[in-house]
Amino acid sequence: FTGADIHGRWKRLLGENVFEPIGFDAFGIHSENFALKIGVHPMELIPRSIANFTRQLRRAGAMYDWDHTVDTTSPEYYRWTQWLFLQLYKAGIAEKKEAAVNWCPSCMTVLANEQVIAGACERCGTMVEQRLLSQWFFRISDYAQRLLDNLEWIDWSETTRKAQENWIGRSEGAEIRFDVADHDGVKIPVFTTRPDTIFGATFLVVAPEHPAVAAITSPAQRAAVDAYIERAAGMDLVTRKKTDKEKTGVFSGAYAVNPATGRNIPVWIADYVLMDYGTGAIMAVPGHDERDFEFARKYDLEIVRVVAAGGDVDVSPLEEAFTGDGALVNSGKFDGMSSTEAIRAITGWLAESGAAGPRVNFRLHDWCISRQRYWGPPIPILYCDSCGPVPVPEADLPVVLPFVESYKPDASGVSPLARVESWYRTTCPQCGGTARRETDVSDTFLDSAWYFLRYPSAKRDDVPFDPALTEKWLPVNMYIGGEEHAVLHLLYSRFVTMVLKDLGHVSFEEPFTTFRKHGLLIKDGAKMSKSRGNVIIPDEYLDKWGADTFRTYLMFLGPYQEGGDFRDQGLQGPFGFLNRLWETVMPVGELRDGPPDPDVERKLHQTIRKVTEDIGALRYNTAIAAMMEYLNVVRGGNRAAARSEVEPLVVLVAPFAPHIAEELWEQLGHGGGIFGAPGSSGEGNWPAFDDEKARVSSIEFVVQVNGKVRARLQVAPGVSQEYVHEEGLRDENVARALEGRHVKKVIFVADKLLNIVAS
RNA sequence: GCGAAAGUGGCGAAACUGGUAGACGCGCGAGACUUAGGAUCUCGUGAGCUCGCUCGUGGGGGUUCGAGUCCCCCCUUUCGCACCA
Repeated sequence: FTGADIHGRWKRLLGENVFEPIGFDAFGIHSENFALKIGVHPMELIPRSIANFTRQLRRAGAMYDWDHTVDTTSPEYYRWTQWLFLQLYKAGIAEKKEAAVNWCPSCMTVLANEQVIAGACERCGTMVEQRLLSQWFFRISDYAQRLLDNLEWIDWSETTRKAQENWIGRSEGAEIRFDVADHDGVKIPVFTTRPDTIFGATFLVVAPEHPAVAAITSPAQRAAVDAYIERAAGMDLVTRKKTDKEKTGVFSGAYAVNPATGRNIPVWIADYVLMDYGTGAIMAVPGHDERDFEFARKYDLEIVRVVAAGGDVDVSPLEEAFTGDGALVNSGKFDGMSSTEAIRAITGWLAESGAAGPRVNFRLHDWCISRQRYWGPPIPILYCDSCGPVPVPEADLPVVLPFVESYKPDASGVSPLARVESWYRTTCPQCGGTARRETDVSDTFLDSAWYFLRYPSAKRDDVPFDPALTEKWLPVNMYIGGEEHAVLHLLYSRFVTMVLKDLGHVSFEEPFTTFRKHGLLIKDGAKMSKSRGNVIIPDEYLDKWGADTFRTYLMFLGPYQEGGDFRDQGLQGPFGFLNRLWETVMPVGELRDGPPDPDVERKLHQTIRKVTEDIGALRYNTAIAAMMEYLNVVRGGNRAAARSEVEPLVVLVAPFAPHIAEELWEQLGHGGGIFGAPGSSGEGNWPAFDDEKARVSSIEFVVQVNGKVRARLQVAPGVSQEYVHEEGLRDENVARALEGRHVKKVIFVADKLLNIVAS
């Protein structure tokens, strides 16, 4: 957070009114698991942790607005998280559905797809299984195209935008509907990005969970199919999704009609086709898809080439799948057409008979927000015996999470709250009959998907966010966060903001106009993380070096946006720098009055320019290096420093080392504080630079012979080619290098170099 | 496999659109002040040698008067995703 604070403090010094809030999002599996591990109830543990974090953040000298903090675990906050759920519910964006979900057998809860890392639970690393549960989902996939489109114009780190783009996973293609032979009315739609290869579709593959399976399976194949499905269902998602696993499948006994060729092709069932992507069924084109090829080889299915590689009309049998583009062959009237042309032409042709249509598919799945755990905001829904699901009236919010002594989850698949009858038994607000509360809580990512809206209105208990305050402060101008939020938090926040815009609650649809990621700290050759245990304890460093040195070092150790290597020894540099700064300015009485020394003044303006540009671009490490250089110039030579030389430096250093800067500022006789009064906007203390004064009177000019440096000349800027050429030839090294050669060419780069090309 | 980023001294790292490689700092060496120094200050510090040059930015090619920077091929590392049809 130090880098964000430096940016905020800098803006304040520029005279801007800066709102820099901080808050605590302590709901969720992570906190709950930790509470279970150390045996302290989260309701006791979380306030303790928040108090400790607050103490550390204050010590580190961040200028947060402590009057506007949020704590997502407090009823005053989650009341509005529940309100948000109700808005989505009323808009039809929240819906309950039965679905195969990712189940972590260790955490005993459902995980969003985004929380499953390579098949394992993001939190505990346990392999995730699939389970069929009734869950609340947000229809984020309805927003996929907008979430993708806006990435074009929001000012975000490129890598983060790319990550979101990949996660949304748009792919363009066609939906082709296959009739099943001898099963009137049964159609199997497939999604494909390669409709041009339809003539090569020699079989169909459907996922084991595909709804058509039961209807089309032939009596003869029934037993084999049932066995296969049972095996697939029992398999955990990891094993199932392993790409290097040998493909397995079973013939359904049914045939589909290829709408292009009119031929009957077998329908197979295989678990390499996933129910949750596309339509859960594919047309297999073994000639031009590696997975289909492998499958066809194994089960001895027909492989037809329909795309010729290269320019030749190649109809040779395939030894491996050819997945590139080429000219169509064995494709009737489309022979000779290029793949790209054929995609449009064939889709159009099939559309005439109603067998196909263009389709865009997204990888993004709906967001499952139900968690069968204790430590989260209860989902504000009641189930009435006669009315069915009923939203809790907004006036009755919050639905307070009760204190439960034993909140440990079990394998039942229901929340620990389902064990608290006194809590979940209630009456229906519509009919007064008996009702039961929803006993699942919501995903922590929902808490953090709207917290930025809450900050300005944190003191308001009548609205989730005040329209005027929201209009004044949002969207967030500068959001700095870790790359770990690239798809989860950032995508959900964008989605929630879009929904709120559509529902008329806010006027903007992107919450963070600028996002910059910060890098990770490396310690002892690995990234610093709690799980590795190679974290540092800030208190120890604050004790030993002080907040100013600690902050400055963190920004100096490497490029902010890439992170860097945290080494204890490295603190010495910034420590020495700040000490020398202190000694140069103090005692103030010995400072010289009057204008800066001309050489120092030039360096000063160069430094102000560099530091200003660097901080704006988050290049903190080079900004600090520039200040060090300047201080070395001020201290160089046998002369007392002038007040006019050091005073601007005190301001430049202030975002990094606010305590020393504030103290020196006061010692220099200024009142009111270096950063100005909080909330004020107007003239800041940041020094202005003068390009004229930064201009150098003499530069080092390089004379090369055949690209090698032979002489360096001190010249005035704007020097002519003739002059440096003449002076260069006078240099003995240049003369020696040119001996016995004749000059072919001379390259002149103004104020930089002269290259004499000779052979 | 796909996507993203990166490989520069003993170390952390600089180098804007191709134009003096190694700024700044750590560490190290020498010296000063010191009873002492893990304090402070000054100077030095990429490698090699015949002391003027030669070689040096993961490896190999190329473009160019000139390449850390651009192009092609390869190697390595990190991160994200992964049977996405």
